[in-house]
Amino acid sequence: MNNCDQCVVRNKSICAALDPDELVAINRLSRKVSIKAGQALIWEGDDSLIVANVVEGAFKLTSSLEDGREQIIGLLYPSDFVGRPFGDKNEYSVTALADSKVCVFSRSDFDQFVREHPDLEHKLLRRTLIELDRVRRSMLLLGRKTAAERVASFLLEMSERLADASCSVVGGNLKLFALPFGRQQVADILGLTIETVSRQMTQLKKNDIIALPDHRNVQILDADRLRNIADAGALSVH
Amino acid sequence: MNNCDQCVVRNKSICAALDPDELVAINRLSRKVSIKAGQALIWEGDDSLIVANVVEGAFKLTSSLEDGREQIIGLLYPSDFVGRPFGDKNEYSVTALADSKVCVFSRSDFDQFVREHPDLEHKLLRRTLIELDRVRRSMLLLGRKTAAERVASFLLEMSERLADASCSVVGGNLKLFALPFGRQQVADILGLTIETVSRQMTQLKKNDIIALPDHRNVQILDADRLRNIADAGALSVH
DNA sequence: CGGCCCGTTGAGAGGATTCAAGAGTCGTGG
DNA sequence: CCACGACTCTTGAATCCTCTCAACGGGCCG
Repeated sequence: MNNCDQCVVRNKSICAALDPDELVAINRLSRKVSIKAGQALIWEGDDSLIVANVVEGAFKLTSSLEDGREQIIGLLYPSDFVGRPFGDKNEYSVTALADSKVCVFSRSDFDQFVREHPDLEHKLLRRTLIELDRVRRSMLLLGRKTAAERVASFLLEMSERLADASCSVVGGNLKLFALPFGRQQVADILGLTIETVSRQMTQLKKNDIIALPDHRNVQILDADRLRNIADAGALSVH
Repeated sequence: MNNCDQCVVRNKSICAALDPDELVAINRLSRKVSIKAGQALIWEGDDSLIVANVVEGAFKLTSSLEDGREQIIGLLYPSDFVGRPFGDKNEYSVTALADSKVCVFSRSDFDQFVREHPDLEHKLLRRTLIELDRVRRSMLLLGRKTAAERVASFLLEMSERLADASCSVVGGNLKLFALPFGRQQVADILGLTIETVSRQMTQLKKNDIIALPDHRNVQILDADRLRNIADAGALSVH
């Protein structure tokens, strides 16, 4: 049991569809759970017994092969919805990237509650459609883009997703942001090896397209050229 | 305007959620449209003005780069739903692979109708969730699998999807099926070139894992070994 | 200071692509 | 029914890109 009134993602999660009465009802179905960095919330192949809202932290959604090759197929941040409603298997693992908190429901409870609350189901549908668009976009990246294009696309997407405070330091468009994870995970997102990611980043740095104050921070110096590379790979060095 | 009663996908499409009265109502919103093979129904980047149900034929869903590289991000068959409800842009193209028929709605009409019919919205949600699972599975394929693994995975998936009549000819597990498209499109699905697909198919044939009566038909001779290759790539010859 | 983790860099190998040519298939028309 | 052309698929050789393996560098913490 929980207190939705004070929930930090109250207005951004799918729960925003609910009025106070309904909130009390769903309150009774949920419990807040803390997950340490590196710990899994859901395992690939397991029965789908729970769903959840991310309250705090970050998660990766992964699918892997027996020999250890891993592909990150999604990232989850506060207010995102986790799990597979209306299905009996989880086709992927969900693992905390940082110490996190989630608001957990039993899947059967949740499924039933959703069916009784069309507005909630509508929110869920919208989110699912957005996620589907996002995932499909990454199919083009994984299937057809070169390493240089993948890294450039990734940096642009991250800079947009993290487009909040810290930006526009000096004159104007100098976007600075901190990657919430290391090179290996970037590689797992882009379907590359860690070495290739590293080489591509260095390349971009050498061409003054980005700056790397440290390993986690990235500053986009020339967004136009970066966009050029992302969409065609044509790096026109003087 | 249309006649849903006689619709061949009446019971398999999302319309199955509707009772006779509702069917009359949605009837008024739809019109049946014929599309010739190769013709596009929706263009990548266009405003999302229509959605539809596939009634007959087949479609590919594609995303591409300016230089012509193309990735197939989905396939649609009769009873499948097409288009992007509750969003203003189509992020991909939809093109007929064969002469086809679709039942088209204006997106705004459809959006509104769906919101008024929770059962329909529920069907749509379920479909979207299933599609999301499918697309995520292919992210692992595109990001991490080798050419051999991709082709093997593809053949297994197609054999399951087309697992109907014609099967089990002789003793037992000899699955025979016809690919509904040519090598180039297989390549566009798997994120490979046509030559690589061809070479991998030949390789499988040489190892007596599949037979290729002609270019469109495939017969799986040794499903176990094919599954082995699909998941690990370890091809144990002789 | 030294070990550990993570990221970078280098050299070499391997796999997929590219470019080019040849083989097979299909439909058309003589 | 066969011949022809167009198109698709296959095969080959060379190139290119990414991966693999290995060593090095740098920051962080004990």
